[in-house]
Amino acid sequence: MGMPKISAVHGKREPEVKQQAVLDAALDIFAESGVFGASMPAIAKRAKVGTGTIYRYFPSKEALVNAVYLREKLMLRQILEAVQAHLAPKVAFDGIWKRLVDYVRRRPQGFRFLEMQDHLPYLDADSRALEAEILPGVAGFFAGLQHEGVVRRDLRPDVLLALIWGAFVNLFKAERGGYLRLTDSDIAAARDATWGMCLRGEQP
Amino acid sequence: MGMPKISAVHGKREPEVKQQAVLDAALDIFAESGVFGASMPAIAKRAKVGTGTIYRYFPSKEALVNAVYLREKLMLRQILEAVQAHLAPKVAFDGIWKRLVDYVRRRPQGFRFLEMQDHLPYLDADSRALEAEILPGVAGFFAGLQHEGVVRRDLRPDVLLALIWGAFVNLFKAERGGYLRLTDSDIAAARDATWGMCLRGEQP
Amino acid sequence: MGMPKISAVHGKREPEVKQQAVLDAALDIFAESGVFGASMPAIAKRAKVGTGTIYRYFPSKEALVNAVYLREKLMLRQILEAVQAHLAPKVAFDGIWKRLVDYVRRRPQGFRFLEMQDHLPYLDADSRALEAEILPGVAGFFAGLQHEGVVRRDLRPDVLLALIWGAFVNLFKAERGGYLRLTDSDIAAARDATWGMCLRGEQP
Amino acid sequence: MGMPKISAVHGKREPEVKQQAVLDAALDIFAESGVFGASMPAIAKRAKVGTGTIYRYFPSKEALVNAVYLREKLMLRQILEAVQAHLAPKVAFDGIWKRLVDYVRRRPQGFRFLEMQDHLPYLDADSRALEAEILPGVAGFFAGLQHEGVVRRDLRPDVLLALIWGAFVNLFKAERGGYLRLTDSDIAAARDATWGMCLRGEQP
DNA sequence: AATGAATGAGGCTTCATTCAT
DNA sequence: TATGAATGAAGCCTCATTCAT
Repeated sequence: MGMPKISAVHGKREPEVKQQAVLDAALDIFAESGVFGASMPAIAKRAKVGTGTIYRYFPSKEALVNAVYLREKLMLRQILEAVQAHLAPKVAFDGIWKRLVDYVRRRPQGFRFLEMQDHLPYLDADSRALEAEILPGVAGFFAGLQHEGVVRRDLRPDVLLALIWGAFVNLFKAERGGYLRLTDSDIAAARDATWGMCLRGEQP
Repeated sequence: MGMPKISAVHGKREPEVKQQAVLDAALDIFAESGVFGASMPAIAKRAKVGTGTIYRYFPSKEALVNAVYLREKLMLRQILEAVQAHLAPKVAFDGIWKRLVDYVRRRPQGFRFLEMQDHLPYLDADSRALEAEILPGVAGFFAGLQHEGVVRRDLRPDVLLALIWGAFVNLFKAERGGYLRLTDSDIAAARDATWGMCLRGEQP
Repeated sequence: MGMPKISAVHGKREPEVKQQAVLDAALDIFAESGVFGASMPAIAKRAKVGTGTIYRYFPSKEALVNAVYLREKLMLRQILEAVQAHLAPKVAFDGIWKRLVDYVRRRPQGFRFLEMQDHLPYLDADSRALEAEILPGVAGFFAGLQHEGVVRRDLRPDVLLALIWGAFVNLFKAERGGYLRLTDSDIAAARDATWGMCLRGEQP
Repeated sequence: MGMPKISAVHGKREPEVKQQAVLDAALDIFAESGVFGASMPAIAKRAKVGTGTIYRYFPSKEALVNAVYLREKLMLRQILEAVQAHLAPKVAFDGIWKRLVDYVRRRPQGFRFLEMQDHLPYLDADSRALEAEILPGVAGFFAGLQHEGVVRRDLRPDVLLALIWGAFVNLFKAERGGYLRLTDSDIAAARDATWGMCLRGEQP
């Protein structure tokens, strides 16, 4: 008599499914109420699991925060690593920009979670390492463009990247905060203006 | 040479002294650990007062957060309101930039406190009103430059402002996070690149 | 002979057990130290639960006080509502008196809690409503006796009730305070004397 | 040059005056908010003295509560001791009753303070001793009347006294609580009914 | 002696974490 | 393995008391 599927018959979800449910619920609540404002029982309820179940997958709230953080940051890394450097510079730039905008639109909570800074006190060494690891990749793209003379050379690539990233993030943070409503053409214009930071500046 | 003794004669150290000590300590700890991570006893200890003393000056933690917030935000308003619009555009822009950099250098904790967003759940109506009141002033400066044809017109001033502000903030956030070391010439180059966002872009 | 095992099978000791333990412990400590003098940790300790457990059943100290109050006051209402008005007046009166004495003997802390007045600042609308609802019923009994000419008519029923109730309460308050030892015949005599307040007075 | 009156010129009140001011303020606030609800700074403010000044006259809040208690209880003792036993019994009873009513009307806060029970946890040995000492005096009056055959003999005097006192107190407590409005004739009728407790009961 | 600012112990409450079922 | 009731440490805040002026 075959029995390996009883648990499936009973409807028990696979462990990974529960783990994802917890991550999703945590992200939602972190984005809504902040990391400090999110209680473990509230996360459990949203994930439709018992409070104790969370601790089967994550040893502490800190670990859960870091897991959520890593998941989002890894998505960002994927996006940023996919630079198509063989294309024309502006086209490649527009490509990254578009992928980032897609991410913001598809995962608003993920973006908001990263944009809020209240997870910082929770981040462990691994998370900080990932944070530090992402930027160099993209910086290389700009370094290449500087070498080609497309991008202004008076700016180190990591500084330029900090400016671009800050501009991008704050654009959508302002939208979320209710200070802006962004149309598609606003976003396109913002993209072009941001690209303007890269160009050799002919100051009037 | 007689020092003015009035305050000494009066005895009772002026209350403002302790109040400022509390505000300073709170700012320090908020910047270090976030608003949620800062306990009132820890703030009191840093301020070298008893816990109860804080409540003589601020009726609650929320009130203290708002007081810290208003103090910093008013400094920012002063800086941003001092746009010298009669000067050549780039000179005026450089002026604001310089004043902002001075602020960041003089009050790194204040800047960090504002940049972290975990105070948002604490802000009261007054604080939100001030927040909403600051940006329009600066946006007007860019609107004027657009009118004069100096600044690109495909971007609403508030969108442009969001980009510039984000670039500026993230530049120093990256430095604080240890991702960058900024020399004066880095900062100057960043300033010029940021100005590049304002210019009509002739995309190559 | 099988004992019903349902509750044991169910495991999780019924929540009512802990809730009652908290109510009982709270009543004890309220009666001993007054409501203000009772700390939540002390109540938890007496109930042999963790402090936090109280808050699973009662959202605040105020709610706990009201729950204790309602439980006792409802017992009193049951007693007072059971007037057997069809009996001879003195027999009916003796009946209520006996039931009240039984209550005082069975639940001395409950009686003392109600007799102390320091719970008043905690009472919510529901509790006040119950308080206001109890007296009219008993007052009606005396009003009926006045109509029949059994009870003196120079006294409004609610005034008479206040006198009787005060006499009864203080009798046992004095015992609790150690000013009196009450035998059964003392209590019977007190009952008859109190009934004397109801009678037409022929003053010598 | 005479100088002993300088302090009077300066308007400084005599120490006793301040002490009385504190007692009066404390009584007011105790009666309004309960003993636990009264903070020492609030009492000081009402008394128009500095907080520290209270501690010059009373070593602690407990001591202050006891002082207030003793002052009121001593007034009550004066009233109750002034039984004019040589008069006709009912006239003597009416006399005490009237003096008590006068006290309630003249010092409503004092009466309310005593009637509220939240000072009990504060009372020290002296206060408890005074409490125990007052009643016997009045009990003697009733014992005499029993001996004369005026008052029912099936009741020990101290039990009778407990009933009378409870009736009296609750009459005015009910008024204060808003359950009753008392006219002069209500009070006279209540007095006569209470006297009815003393009479030999001929139960119908 | 008088003041009131300062103090810190202690109370109420929340919530991350544990554990019996 | 999953649950959620139970726990108690820790946070915010009050207020009796002290003490510098």
